[in-house]
Amino acid sequence: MSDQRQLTVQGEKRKTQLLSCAAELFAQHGYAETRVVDIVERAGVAKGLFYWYFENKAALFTELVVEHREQLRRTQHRAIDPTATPLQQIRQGTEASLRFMAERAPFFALLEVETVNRAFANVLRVGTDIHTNDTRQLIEAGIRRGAIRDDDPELLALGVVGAVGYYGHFHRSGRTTMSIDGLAAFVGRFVVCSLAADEQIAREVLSVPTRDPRASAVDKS
Amino acid sequence: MSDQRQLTVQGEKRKTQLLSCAAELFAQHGYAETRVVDIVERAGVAKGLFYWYFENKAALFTELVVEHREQLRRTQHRAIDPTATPLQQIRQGTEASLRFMAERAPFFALLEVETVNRAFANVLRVGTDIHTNDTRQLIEAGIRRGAIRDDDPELLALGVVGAVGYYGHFHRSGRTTMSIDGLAAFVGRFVVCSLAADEQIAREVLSVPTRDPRASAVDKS
DNA sequence: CCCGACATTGACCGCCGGGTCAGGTTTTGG
DNA sequence: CCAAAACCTGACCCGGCGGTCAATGTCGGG
Repeated sequence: MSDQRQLTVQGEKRKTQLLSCAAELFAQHGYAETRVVDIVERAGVAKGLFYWYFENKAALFTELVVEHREQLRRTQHRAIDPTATPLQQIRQGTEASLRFMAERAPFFALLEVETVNRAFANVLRVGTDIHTNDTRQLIEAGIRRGAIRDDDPELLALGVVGAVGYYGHFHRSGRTTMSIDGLAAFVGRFVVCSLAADEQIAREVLSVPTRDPRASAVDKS
Repeated sequence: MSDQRQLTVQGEKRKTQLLSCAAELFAQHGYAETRVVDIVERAGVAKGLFYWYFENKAALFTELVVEHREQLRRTQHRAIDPTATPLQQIRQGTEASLRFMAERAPFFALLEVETVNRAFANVLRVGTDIHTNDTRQLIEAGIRRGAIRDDDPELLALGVVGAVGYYGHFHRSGRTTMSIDGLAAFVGRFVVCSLAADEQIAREVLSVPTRDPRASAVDKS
């Protein structure tokens, strides 16, 4: 496929069709597990035609990603009230993003760990499931004693596990250059703030320094 | 490879060696992009030997995952002071996990979106970068007017973006069965609580209902 | 010293899937 | 009406890679 090619109406239609067939299949089976043949078969055309519209499989995928990214951004902007306070705007954007991503769930699922290879989905999930369970129990205890705000314990637990996961990710991917100790301390504060029942409790908890386990790993094995 | 095989000391050593060579290569190039040949070459042995120790490539990967999962869990438990309050324990576990994952960064990077296919790393990242930037600006404004607690704006922004991403993920993967509207509202609360400068402000912000953009998408395009 | 289990080798197989291409049909515009 | 460009076909090519296997080496115990 050459760089600039004049598409007729029918051409545009075909291309869109291939795009959406691919999106469905990607969502269903993942990127790697979807063959070009599958895409063209679903569209009911011959394999060669695929390369009339796309450089290759990767180029098609990229087009899909870019398109969704633009849509998400438009949705966010539409949901934000420009006269509201910053915190309110963040909240609006957050909720709108969640909804948008849920509507396009199959596509966004594509961009994830567990779609990498469905075969590993279970193994990978067990890890966070355990972590979530532990955390949920702690949260329930905290709610009972009034230290943690009274919200869905399961969801709050997912928040903690999630925070660990993505701050770790951001660190690995170089999105933040902060030292790991600084980052760990920050995330500690972050989860405490998001869970604490009131600011008095948050302040109390945060006033106690946390020890680095590596420094005192002499006790119980 | 048969199910139960008696490994000699040397055998154990070889197996461990293959495991760690694989881990390095996986971390460097991703799972799919690492061939069995690469692994055995790095270990300096013949290809056939790989199948003496492992059923196949996937089995090796699974072993790696399980091993790290167990280590992580042990580390968490070691870091937690059983006499502390639940909230304090969560904080301790959170910090310990962050540190542990940072130490094994290359491995944990493996389990991620962007390792799916390095070729797409850039395309995928642009989306969250934009979102993070927008959010950081809002947060800076919020800090200036005292509505958002005075912490690193960049990191706080990553927290918001992260929350959107992983709550969306948990929803897609069926980890929570809550309706999307309920979930969106929850996450809205979650980010407000994690950012608000004090509980008074949080309460104020949360007292205003957020509109569903889909219901009023008539105004500005 | 020799048998059997563990350990190791590397050539070989077979399939799968991305990408090509020579050729045919339809549409467009001059 | 006719060329050129767009559109479409399906057989074919080919490299890569997971996995096999028969042969050989090594070592410990009886």
